[in-house]
Amino acid sequence: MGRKTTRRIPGAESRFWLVKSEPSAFSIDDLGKASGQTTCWDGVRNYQARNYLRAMRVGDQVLFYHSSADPTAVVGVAEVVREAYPDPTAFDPPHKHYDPKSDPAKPTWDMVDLRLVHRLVEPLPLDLLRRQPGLKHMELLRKGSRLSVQPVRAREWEIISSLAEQAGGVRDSPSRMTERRASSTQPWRGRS
DNA sequence: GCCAACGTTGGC
DNA sequence: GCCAACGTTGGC
Repeated sequence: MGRKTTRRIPGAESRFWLVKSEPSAFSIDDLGKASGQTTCWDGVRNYQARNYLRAMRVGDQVLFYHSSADPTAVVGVAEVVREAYPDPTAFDPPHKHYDPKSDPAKPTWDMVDLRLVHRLVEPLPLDLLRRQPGLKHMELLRKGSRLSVQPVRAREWEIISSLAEQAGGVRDSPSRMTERRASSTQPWRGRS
């Protein structure tokens, strides 16, 4: 039994995600300052994380998490504005994330484009998340977890949304406010 | 800075 | 295919 050809990636159908970034390398404020408040999410060199990048769809909502920070915390929300395409840094020898084994004709590593949706007024630190019973199965909170791109369950997204509201809500970026006002949806409430 | 947990590499 | 060695991640 068990053909391997179409092995399913658990969580790949998720419409909610979390990405980690060390703020010393790229912070949510860097994203806020980026052109169009959009960045390509390059440099992912882990197969599981890459598979999740490939499962992302335009409009998917993404928690932005600061790792190796003080405190480590969820600091905002971004959204997918372009689906997976080859990561050029893998073919750039001087680049830190150069991968000589990746064939340009059949790229191993992909990236997506993410745009800032909003920052949280108060970041949600890891220890606060750990105290939520409904979040105990989150990949982020699993002991030893190092995945830098991971799916988030709809229920977990809701819990984190309420925590964010309780903690002071969100800080919209000026360039997005008109667009937001014109829309009847509230992205931070989730889209389900 | 420490170190546990993890993913990858390569010898066999 | 096994597994020890190694490099990296990331919380503390």
